[in-house]
Amino acid sequence: MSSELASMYVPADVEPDITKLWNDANAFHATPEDKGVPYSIVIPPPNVTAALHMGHALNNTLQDILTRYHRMAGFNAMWMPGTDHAGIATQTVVDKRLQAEGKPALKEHKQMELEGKGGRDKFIALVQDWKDEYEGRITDQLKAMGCSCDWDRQRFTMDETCAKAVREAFFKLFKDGLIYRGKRLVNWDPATQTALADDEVEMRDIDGFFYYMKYPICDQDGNLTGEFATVATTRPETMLGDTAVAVNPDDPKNKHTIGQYVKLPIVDRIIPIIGDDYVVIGDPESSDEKAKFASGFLKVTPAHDPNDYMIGQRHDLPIINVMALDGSISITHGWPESEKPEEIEELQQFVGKSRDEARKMIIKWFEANDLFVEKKPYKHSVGHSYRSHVPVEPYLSDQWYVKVTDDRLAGAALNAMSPSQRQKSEGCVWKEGESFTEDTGELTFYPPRYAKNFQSWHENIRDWCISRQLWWGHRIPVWSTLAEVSNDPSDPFPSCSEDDNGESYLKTLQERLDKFALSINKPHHYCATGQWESSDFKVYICVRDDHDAREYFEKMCLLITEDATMHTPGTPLEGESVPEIINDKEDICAAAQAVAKMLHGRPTQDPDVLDTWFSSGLWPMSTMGWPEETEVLKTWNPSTVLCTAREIITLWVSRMVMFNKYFRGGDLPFKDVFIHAMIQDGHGQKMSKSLGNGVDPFDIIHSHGSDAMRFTLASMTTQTQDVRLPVDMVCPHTGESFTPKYVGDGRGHKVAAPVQDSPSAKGKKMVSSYGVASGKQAPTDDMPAARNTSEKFDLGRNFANKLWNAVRFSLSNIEELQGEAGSGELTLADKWILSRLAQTIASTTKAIKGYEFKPYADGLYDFIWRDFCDWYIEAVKPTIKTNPAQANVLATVLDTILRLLHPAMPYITEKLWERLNDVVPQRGVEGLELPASDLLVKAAWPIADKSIIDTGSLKEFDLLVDVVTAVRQVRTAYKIPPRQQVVCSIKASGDNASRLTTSGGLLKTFAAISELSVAADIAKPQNAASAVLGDMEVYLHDLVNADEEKERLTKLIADAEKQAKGLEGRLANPSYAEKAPAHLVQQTRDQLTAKQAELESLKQQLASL
RNA sequence: GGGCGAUUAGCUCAGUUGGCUAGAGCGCACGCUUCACACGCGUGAGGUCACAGGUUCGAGCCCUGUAUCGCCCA
Repeated sequence: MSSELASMYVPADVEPDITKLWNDANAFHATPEDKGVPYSIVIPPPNVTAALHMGHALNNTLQDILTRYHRMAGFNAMWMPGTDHAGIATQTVVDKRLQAEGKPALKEHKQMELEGKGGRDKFIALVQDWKDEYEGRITDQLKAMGCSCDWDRQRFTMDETCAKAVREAFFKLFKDGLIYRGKRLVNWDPATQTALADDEVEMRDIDGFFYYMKYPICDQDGNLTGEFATVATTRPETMLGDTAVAVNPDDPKNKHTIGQYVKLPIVDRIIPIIGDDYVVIGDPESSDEKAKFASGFLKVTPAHDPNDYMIGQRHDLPIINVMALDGSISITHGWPESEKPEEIEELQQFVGKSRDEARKMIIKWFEANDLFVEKKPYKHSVGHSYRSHVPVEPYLSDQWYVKVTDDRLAGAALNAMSPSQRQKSEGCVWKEGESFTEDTGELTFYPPRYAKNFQSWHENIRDWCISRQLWWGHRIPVWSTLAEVSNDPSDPFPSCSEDDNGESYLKTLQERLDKFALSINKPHHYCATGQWESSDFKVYICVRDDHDAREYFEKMCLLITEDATMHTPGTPLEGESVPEIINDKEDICAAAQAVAKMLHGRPTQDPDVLDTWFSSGLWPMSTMGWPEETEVLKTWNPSTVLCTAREIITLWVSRMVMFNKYFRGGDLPFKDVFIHAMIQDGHGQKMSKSLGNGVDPFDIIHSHGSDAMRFTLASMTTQTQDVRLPVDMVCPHTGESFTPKYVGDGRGHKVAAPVQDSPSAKGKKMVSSYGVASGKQAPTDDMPAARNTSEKFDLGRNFANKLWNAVRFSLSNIEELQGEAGSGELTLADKWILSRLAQTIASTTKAIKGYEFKPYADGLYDFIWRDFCDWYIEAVKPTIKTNPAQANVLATVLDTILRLLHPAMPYITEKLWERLNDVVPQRGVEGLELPASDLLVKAAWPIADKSIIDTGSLKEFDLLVDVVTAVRQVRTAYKIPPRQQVVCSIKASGDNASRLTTSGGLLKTFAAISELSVAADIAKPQNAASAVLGDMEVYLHDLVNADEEKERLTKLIADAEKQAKGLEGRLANPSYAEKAPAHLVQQTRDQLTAKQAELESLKQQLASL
């Protein structure tokens, strides 16, 4: 007996060895020169913010299945790994951790930066440390999961290779006029103090109020008329920045006030009442929520509300920002100095107060001054930062935008869609005409319904704000300064003029920049734009990715500003030696002087960084070396499929498509997009740290093994949107898992109660993940924290163990085989299992190709457990040791099973493959070639010839199974011990008789039958129990129990009658015979005949008792 | 408000162009220390396929509507 395999599969004993095996063989590495059709997947780079959760485990399991399958199937498969810097998220967690540890955090570093002490660099170094730690942990997790990534190619969105791509992309977009500077209301996060893109804002329903406040109406000079305008608002604190009150011109009750003014309480600003049809006419009876709550007067605060901003634009209203960057009331962030806000006495009490405090105080003030009318409860949705979760403040500021509302970007993304997945549309909001202008797209979504998301996102897209007021990220490569504005025509260097909007100035500047760039052998390295800001012309120069060129640019600017005298041509700048690339020193200096002279003051680099998605959007290119036209890029971009969850179809998929198409001559980043389910807990809630309902992949790998986790996840992957993973807890005292007690968290979530009782250790307690996360219960020595798990993973663990033992047992039998290899007859069982094997190869291959992971996993589960273990192994037990042909079949089946299962369960299959190679080096049958391979990871995917499928054997075996089952049922009913042999005779004729005669041996094995006779004329023996199968009767001799038999037969008769009735009913319907397909009608007739025969026979037997 | 999805056994889920008596895993019941596996073997109980209409010879599946839950977008 083969004792080299333990009697139970212990993943921890196997996984490290197998990992080493793969590493030593460099098995996951692919090169462009390798043979095979290129197949590639780029990993959705996990954020370095935190370790991977179960959603990542699912995501990466599926990618690995695809990668491993295609590698085996002969493709040149490459899976690109890497991580994402996740700007705002990472910066925030690091800041929080520093605060918690009482160390200098972001705020302190900002102060250091202001004092010129390098706070920015120091802080970035701290984030870098965090990144290194988590990148390591994430990589370890992926490796522990068995992910067959090409680790030699691992990237990080901020490493040098990726940074190069970001700079090149930015420069090209800038040069092509697709990046612009815009003053807009942005979504401002006062907590992290940065702008957010629209899709980083999550809407939440808030139970708030509508407040009704009276503004006294006056004339232009502020003389009160005695009337009041009652405005309705959900945000009273913004009233300090009101610059108008608006009324709908069609409002019969209030339109007469248009043209009058109000004196804004507290600040005494005289502001106009304007007419604008955006205003909803108030109607308390209306069923429309808005009309019901409207007062008819709308306070207009252009600086703090997007709709008000648009009204402000239409009516040319002043924009008064009344808040500081942290969201507190401020008179120094855009409040007009002419109003002398510091002298307005009533105002001072509000300055410095937070939005919430200010709101309460303003309401009090209105109440105290008899200007408050009422408040009404009102549920409305408020944008919150997806990161800090505080309400977003619409805030007017200058930001960089990508003009995605351009046919070259969003238009191209739409055209990328496969025509078969395009929906009818109402057109794009950002352009006239059709959404689609070409029909050659290839981008295909699986499942197809997600194509709609993609389409409507691009049809309704708005320009993309890409600047973030953060430190962690790619710094924006733009330098700005004020241009010299002069009207002196004798000046040899053109200065900027408002006459032509600065155009001639920019044109000359660009020419000189080009000349300068050329002089240092770096053509086209600078691109200048500019815009008027009041009386100044601000120049923006984008510097292309090139270290020397950028440094040189900075030095040049420094030189001119610090040394007013002309630099002597030919002298190296700043006393350094001139780089070798520079040909003509005189040229350089002349060009540098010319440029510098045009720039008024020293250009400084933009302090902001780029939105994380800017670099993520380049991922399929940057990881492969773009902008260099590398062999890797040429081979594997476009990649084959992107595997991701639906939440980032817009955030990420869209940007990759736009960028890849734009920068790579119309090539897609990937052809297919596979969207998989999101994992929820057992109550349908998202898994999250704060709810303590997450399951750590490492915990499952330790408790169940990597393969078990992977297989279970794959078998959970259906085509629906969400899957539930009921979460259990592991008792730290006993190690057993149990379902915890749940409580509400007060916000509508079900969470595990903070303290749980041990299910079996009496009196012992533990703290749940929720208890720890919520801070409601800190773990102690007596009351340790409990880990989460899920019993669903038992499915994979049990399956792995089953497979392990099936192979172990099979090999032990083959090992002892006597006789010549390959000789001997194939039995029914052999022909049957080969047929089933061939069918399984076909169905699982088809499933993987169609991204159908559950059918793939289930198909193998059923084949291995049911067909192979329950039937085939049992069938061959008596003969396997003496039949070499059968041994070859068994080895062939084992071989193929391991190949088929490898993508889902790589460790155990690789380990068993090793043993199989030792015991039976040669496998395969005619029609199923199985080329040898040292390593399973590199073995060929099996392909079976259809000729292997023997329908006769399939039928014959099915009959056997039916008879065995029938016998077993009778045995169970008579409580016959499993090992007790019985005598059996079967009345059967025709095909059935001959089939049962050939499979009689098997029948005896499966049903513990000592003597068996099959004939057409067998009479029912005395004291026999019987089973009826169509026109066959099975008798088990010497089982005397008339009562038991009566009961059984009566029940069987009832069942058969019910079924026969159903069939009769169907046939009795004349239109069934007329309209249903003939073969179905015939089938029904046959079934009825058989059922009637069965019924008849059952009745006879009952009567004979 | 618009869109997408879900609702099938106690639980988690399958059910591919409409056509067997609607399946699986877990759980449950009964019986098995059968010499691969108790992470196992055998047998069984358990479902008005959310609800109401409709199309059809025939509906878990197609159509219309309703309810509940979840997600995305305004």
